[in-house]
Amino acid sequence: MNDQPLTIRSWPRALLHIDADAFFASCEQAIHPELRGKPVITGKERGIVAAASYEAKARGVKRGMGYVDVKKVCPEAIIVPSDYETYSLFSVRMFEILRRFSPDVEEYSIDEAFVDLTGLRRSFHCSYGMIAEKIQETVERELGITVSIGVSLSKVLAKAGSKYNKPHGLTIIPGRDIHIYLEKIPVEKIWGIGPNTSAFLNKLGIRTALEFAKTDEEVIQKHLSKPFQEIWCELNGMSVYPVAAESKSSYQSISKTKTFTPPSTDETFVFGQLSKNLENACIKARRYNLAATKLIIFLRKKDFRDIGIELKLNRPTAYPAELFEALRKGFYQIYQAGIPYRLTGVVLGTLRPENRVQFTLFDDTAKIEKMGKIYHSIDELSARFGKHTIQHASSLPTKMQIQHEGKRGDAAARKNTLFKGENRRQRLGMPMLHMKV
DNA sequence: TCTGGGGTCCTAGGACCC
DNA sequence: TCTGGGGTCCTAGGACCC
Repeated sequence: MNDQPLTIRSWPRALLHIDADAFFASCEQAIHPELRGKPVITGKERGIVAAASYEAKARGVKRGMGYVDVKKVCPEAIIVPSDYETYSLFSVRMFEILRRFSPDVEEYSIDEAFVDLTGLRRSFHCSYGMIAEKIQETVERELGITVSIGVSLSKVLAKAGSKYNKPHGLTIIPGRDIHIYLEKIPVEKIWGIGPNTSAFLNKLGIRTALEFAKTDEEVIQKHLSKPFQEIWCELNGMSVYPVAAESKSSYQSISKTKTFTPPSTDETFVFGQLSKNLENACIKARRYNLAATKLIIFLRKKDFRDIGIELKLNRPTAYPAELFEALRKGFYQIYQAGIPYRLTGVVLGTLRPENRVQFTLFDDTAKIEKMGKIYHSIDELSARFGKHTIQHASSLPTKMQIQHEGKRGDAAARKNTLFKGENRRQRLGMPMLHMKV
């Protein structure tokens, strides 16, 4: 049981949630005036809709839609590739604007933030609602995109507010009016309540956010786990989630996955994908100066069921060369010949700062230092000449696969030409470096 | 949203220890 | 050897989010 009471923060608080409207598409329209007022879609490179402008949404374009369907409902749609660097710049500028109003800004995602306004009425000589209006006006004027804002006593209520009226909405939910808003919101629309919990709540006869908030605390505590007890508090105006202003610069885990269609039974190809995942995850880990103590690898079958294995590492590391042996062994523990897989994934877990990594008595320190230097050089080369200038040989099959697109059945021929003279062990386990360029 | 990629946190249950 | 109580650590898996 859960005998620890939840901590309610001193209240009432004034928390703001800001959410950019159709963010990616809006950024495109802000930079390219000729796109304004038109149905704009981003995500060209992936073949499915990443974001759609409100003009496109009005014509029935939805996230994740394929372009064949897009053209059906909206033939005049303008489809552009996603430009994450530009969107990140807009994001940074939005957060900078928010910090002019309050130092307590939580960068929740690329297009969302929470701001703690508590106590700022004095310095701005106006109500919280008017501060929110100024924020909205400033972002829209300086960035040329529209945003929706919610202000209330807790993060969950503020988030419900920003969603309540979109786009370009501003919804203030004072304590005395909470019930008016919650009555109109289905419980599954509340932040943190997913399909599973809403199905369960429906069985208890709870359908709206208000019915959930009005449910006796004992009932909530008896049936639901901590995260949902917290949401219950927040919906009742009691703030339990603080605005986390420290910019997060680290990770608990780093994962890389790759889906391939159609699913493949080709062992070399599947392992190659996995190997590439590992390299990419390690690159990211090194960029943040992190080292993993745990390596999880998993494969997803055709039917979307996952099979995986977790491996403990002798020494925290972010060097693929040190991990390939484990990767290969783990792979053969979960891989079954003849079964088609549609995805491979690796997770580097229990990350710790690289400078805190300790050597044990048994480590070959000279070797490890040398490896560190090699990877340092690789990272520098990649920075100058592009990602994957240098790759491990075992990651290469994924490239071959791409070149051989269209004659995927020709695995035997591919092996013969590309891996002539190598045996399977070498192909899969070889920790040698291979220059691509 | 029958399924893309990257994350976080919580809980139950087993192993092990005193 | 058995019994009882209690703590800690780890793992697997669930649930949710953007």
